[in-house]
Amino acid sequence: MATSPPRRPGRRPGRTRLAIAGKAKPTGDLVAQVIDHLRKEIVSGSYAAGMSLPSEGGLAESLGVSRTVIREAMRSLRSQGLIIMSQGARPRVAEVDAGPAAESLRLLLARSRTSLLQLTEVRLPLESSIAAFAANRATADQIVGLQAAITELEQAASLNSQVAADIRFHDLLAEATGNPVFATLLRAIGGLLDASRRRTIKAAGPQPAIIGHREILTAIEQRDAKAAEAAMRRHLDWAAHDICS
Amino acid sequence: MATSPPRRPGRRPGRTRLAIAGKAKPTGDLVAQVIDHLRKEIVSGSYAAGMSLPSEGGLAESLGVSRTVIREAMRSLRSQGLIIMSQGARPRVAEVDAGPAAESLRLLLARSRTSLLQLTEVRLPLESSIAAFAANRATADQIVGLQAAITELEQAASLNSQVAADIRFHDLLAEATGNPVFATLLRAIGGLLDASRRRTIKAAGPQPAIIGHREILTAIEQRDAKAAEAAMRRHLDWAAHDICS
DNA sequence: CACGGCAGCTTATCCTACAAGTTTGTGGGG
DNA sequence: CCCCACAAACTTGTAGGATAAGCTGCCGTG
Repeated sequence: MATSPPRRPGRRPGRTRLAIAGKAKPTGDLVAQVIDHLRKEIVSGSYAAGMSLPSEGGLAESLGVSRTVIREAMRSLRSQGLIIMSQGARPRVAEVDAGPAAESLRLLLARSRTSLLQLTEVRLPLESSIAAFAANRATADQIVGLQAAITELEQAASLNSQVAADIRFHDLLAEATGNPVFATLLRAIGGLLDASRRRTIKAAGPQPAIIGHREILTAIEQRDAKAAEAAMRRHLDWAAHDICS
Repeated sequence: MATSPPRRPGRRPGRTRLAIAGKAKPTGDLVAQVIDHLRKEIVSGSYAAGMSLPSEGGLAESLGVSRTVIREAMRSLRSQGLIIMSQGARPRVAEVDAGPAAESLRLLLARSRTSLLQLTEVRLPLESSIAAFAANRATADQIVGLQAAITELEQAASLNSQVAADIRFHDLLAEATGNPVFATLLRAIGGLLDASRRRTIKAAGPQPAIIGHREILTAIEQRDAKAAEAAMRRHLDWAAHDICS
C-alpha cells in the first residue's frame, strides 16, 4: 500500500543474507550466521576482551536481522564462554578462560560415562611432559613460586586449602613450560579431577603429595628433564593407584 | 477483567520459578533454569539419544515459560552439542559426540594466540601415548581400519584427500585407545594444525607420512607399545622439523 | 570534591503473527 | 494387502512490539 512495502513478519522469502556477510552463505540459518560473524570478530580480536559489544538493538539494526536472532546468537556465544551478559548492562567480551571448555569436556564425559581412570590416563603423559618442559624452561621466579606452593601445601590446615595448594603447584608447573596449551589442557582435564584429588588427599593425607612435589621440584632445579618426568610419573602413579583400588 | 488475571507481558515480578523446579532456585534467569533442567534430563538419560524432545510450544507450556525462553535454552543446548534441530522437525537428542568439546577447546586455543610450535609440543606426548595405548588395546577391526587409512593415503591423488587420509589415520588411532578423552583432545589440537599438515604434505609429498604410518601400524600389530610410541615420535619429529625450518 | 538520585538505555521476558519446512494421516491405485 | 501421492496439521525460524527490571552515567546538591 504505502510506498515502502510493510514487510510482514515471518520468515523473509528467498535467500536471506546478513547485511555484513559479503560472501554468499547459502544457509538459511540467520542465527548461525550471526554466531559465526560475532565469533570471528571476538577471536580475531576486533572485539577485545573486556570490551562492551553493541547493544542487541544496535546489532540487530546493523546486521539487518531482528532482535530475536541476535538474542539467540548471544545466548549461544554466552554458553561458549565468549561473552558475559547481565540484565541492564551491555554484553561484554569475556576474558579468555578454560572454564567453558572444561565444562564442555565434563558434559561429554558425563554422557559417555568416562571414568576417572580414563582421565588419569591422559593426565599422565600430559603432566609428564609438562614436568620435562618445565625442567628446561622454568625461570628462577617460577621455581620460587613452585617452592612457595609446596610450602603452602605443607602448612595448609584444612582439606580445602590442601587441595588448592596441590592444584596450584600443578598449574604453576604448567605455566613454567612457557606453553599456554599445556596449561589450558591441564586445567580442562584437571577440573574434572577435583573430586578425585580431594578423595586422595583425604585418604592419604598431604604427605605423599608433598614428597612427590619436592622430588619434581628438585629435578627441575637441577634442570634434569628426565628426572622431573620420572618424578611426575611416580607422583601420578601413586594418585592413580589410589583411584583404582 | 476476566476471572483469570490477564498477566501482562514483561518480566514477571518477584521470584519467578519454573513450574518443574521443585527446589528453590533464587536465580532470576529463566533461560538458565530451563537449560539446567533439560541438560539434566538429557545427561541422566531421561531423554535418550536419538529421541525426540517435546515441541517448543509443549515445553513452554509444561514448564510455564514463553516459547522465547525455550528457544534460547534450545539454542544453548544446541551449541553444546546436546540436541539437534532443524526447521519443521521436532528437536532430537544428539548422539554423544566429541565434536562440540573439541570445538570448544579449539576456540579457547585460538583465542589464546598459540603458535604452531606450541601446539606441536603438546601433540608429541599426546600422540605418543595414543600410539602406546593403541598398541595395547586396538581391536582387530580397528587395525583393519588403520590399514585402510594408510591405503587411502597411498592412493590419494589430490592434496586434499591426502591430508584427509592423514587426519583419518590419527583419528582412528586415538579411537583405538578406547579412551574418548584422547580423541577429544587430539581433535581439538589437530584442528588447529590442519594448515600446517597441508604445508608439510605439500612440501614433502605423502611418502614420509606413509612410511611413518606404516611403522606405527606395524608396531601396533605386534602389540609393541614402546615401538609404537617411538615410531610416532619419529613421525611427528619429522613433521615438526618441517615446521620449524 | 563527594555523594545521592533520577533519566535514559539495555537486557529479560512475554505476546502475536506469519513463512517455510517436516511429519502424518488419508485416500486411491496397483 | 501394500505403496505412493497429496493435503492437512504440526513445528521450527524470524519479525516486531510491549512491559518489567536492572545498570550507568550525568547532574545537582551538600
